[in-house]
Amino acid sequence: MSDSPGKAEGAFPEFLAEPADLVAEKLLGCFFERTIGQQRLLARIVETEAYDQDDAASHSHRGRTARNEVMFGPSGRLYVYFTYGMHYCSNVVTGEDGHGSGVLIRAAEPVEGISKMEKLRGLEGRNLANGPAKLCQALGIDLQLGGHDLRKDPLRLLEGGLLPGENTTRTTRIGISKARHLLRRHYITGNPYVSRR
DNA sequence: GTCCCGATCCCCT
DNA sequence: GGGGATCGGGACC
Repeated sequence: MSDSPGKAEGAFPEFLAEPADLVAEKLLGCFFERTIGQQRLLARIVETEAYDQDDAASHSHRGRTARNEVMFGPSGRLYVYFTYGMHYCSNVVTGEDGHGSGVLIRAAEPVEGISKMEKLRGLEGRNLANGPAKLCQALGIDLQLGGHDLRKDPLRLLEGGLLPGENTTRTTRIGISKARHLLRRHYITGNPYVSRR
């Protein structure tokens, strides 16, 4: 890649306590910085989905359980869940403490440590993190990082933004059966690392 | 306790 | 475009 994918500011985002829809949009262009041993992995978020307790499609909709507890806690933590018997997905917890909300990170553009991501995925090419479970696999995220504070190693969320000429849009979400009409999926228009469908 | 299904991905066709 | 893999949570008995 010769084009610059934007700069990681290094700062932790200040807006995570805002409602999930706002956060979902603002997280576009931000980064995950994952440290595995001596290896630094950097990925730029390009696709997100908002969920909260008033949303029938959300894990938090039916109230607190041991599984979704993290969603109800303070913003800035990671909610990881296991699904389909073999996949993990990551959410950034958002909103006020006590409100069950979060943003599913659906896709990211690999920026640094790409060969390590390829090893973790067991694949090469462009499909490293263009899906929520692929992204977790590429960054080595599983339930051990459930509840992790994203201000700290080994997984940090870093502020970032859109490049000149980039735009975002929102559509209905992917793979849900309830609340299908809500426009809570956000992505960077035309970005090749957004998931297909 | 039992049953059903899912915020998915990969491979084959 | 379709099916299989694989298992924890939640609904219901």
